[in-house]
Amino acid sequence: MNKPRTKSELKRNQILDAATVQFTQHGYAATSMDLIAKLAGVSKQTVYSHFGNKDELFITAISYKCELLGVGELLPENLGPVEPTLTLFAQGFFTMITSADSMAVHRTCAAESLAHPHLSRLFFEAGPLFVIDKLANCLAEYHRRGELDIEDCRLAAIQFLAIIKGEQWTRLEFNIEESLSEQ
Amino acid sequence: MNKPRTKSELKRNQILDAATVQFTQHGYAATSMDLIAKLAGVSKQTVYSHFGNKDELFITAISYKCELLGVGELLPENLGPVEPTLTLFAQGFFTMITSADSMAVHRTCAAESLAHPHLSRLFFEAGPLFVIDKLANCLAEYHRRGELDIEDCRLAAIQFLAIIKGEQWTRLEFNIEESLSEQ
DNA sequence: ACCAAACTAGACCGTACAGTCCATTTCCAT
DNA sequence: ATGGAAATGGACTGTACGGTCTAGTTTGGT
Repeated sequence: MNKPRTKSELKRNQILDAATVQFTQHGYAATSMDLIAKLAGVSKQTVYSHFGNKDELFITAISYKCELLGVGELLPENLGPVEPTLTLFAQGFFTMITSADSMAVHRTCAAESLAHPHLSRLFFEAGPLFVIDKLANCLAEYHRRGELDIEDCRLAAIQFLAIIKGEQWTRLEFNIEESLSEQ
Repeated sequence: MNKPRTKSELKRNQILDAATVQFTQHGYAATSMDLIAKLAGVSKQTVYSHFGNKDELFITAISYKCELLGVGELLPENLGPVEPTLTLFAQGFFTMITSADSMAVHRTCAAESLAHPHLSRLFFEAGPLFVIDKLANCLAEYHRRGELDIEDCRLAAIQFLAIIKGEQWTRLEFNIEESLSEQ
């Protein structure tokens, strides 16, 4: 969270926080502006003066959350030896995509992909696509070094990520299990 | 669709059809009972006399759709040679999970997994879990025959399916692309 | 100290929704 | 043909929502 300099920005952040929680938890349609205002400890009018309407607030809130969930630091700049690096990445990636926050945003974006295609595209590019590209570049680097022998790095990256996700992620998507432990 | 013997059963099916389309297309909250009644060409009262309330109709409609999407026939009873059998299965599986209907149901169930855990579990068991088990059994059979060497058939099945799904499915989930062609 | 901008509480509007009620008509099995 | 069950449509209730309006209060820069 950035520095809320003025009191107005503070209110704005409160609204954004409350909205993010509600939208990701209950979806777009089931979330009311009255509730957001109440949870943010703010009058409804203030909500509307910061964000013109429900749609705008929704998009801003989800985009904001997508930023927070950013997966930039999952792979180091200077790549070390292949196996431990990829193992560590796999663990980090799995932990991140199975986090409650990540799951909630994913669900919401998927559910609204028809009504808010712009938003779901945003999520897709900041999430899955971003990671695929990053990993593909990483694999290409290893290939250049001669440490891995891969013809299609992008395809390899996709398959690697798909395997990490595996079944557990789907279980969580459907709220079947609470938590996980082993590898 | 079974035989709608009496006129009453016919009405019931009309309602179910309309409800399925609306719920999968627009989600639970954004679908109104009035609209379902209108689209089914039926009075609202009739809807309520067939299905007590919105929740019941929702669950019945989605369950019904899950049945229709059933993936029972993807693998033959008598397994042929390994490679063509699995290739054919992979094609069929991919076609099925990327169908508009399947995507829509998946999205809806995932979105409602918090509000309707029973329903999402139902989908999970009738869909992903069912396919995993079936494929795992199939792989085990090949293993027994000595045609494949797999230690953990279940894990292998999960990874195989994950790879087939790949990135394209996620693109569709977020409504990024319209259709596909190649293999 | 002043003033404009921001915030507040709450009333308010129009709409839409889930669900009920009822009087009338249609269906179907006997 | 008849009687009971099912279907009809439309009016109705109560609630909730998105969004606006207003009149008064607080805030923050100068």
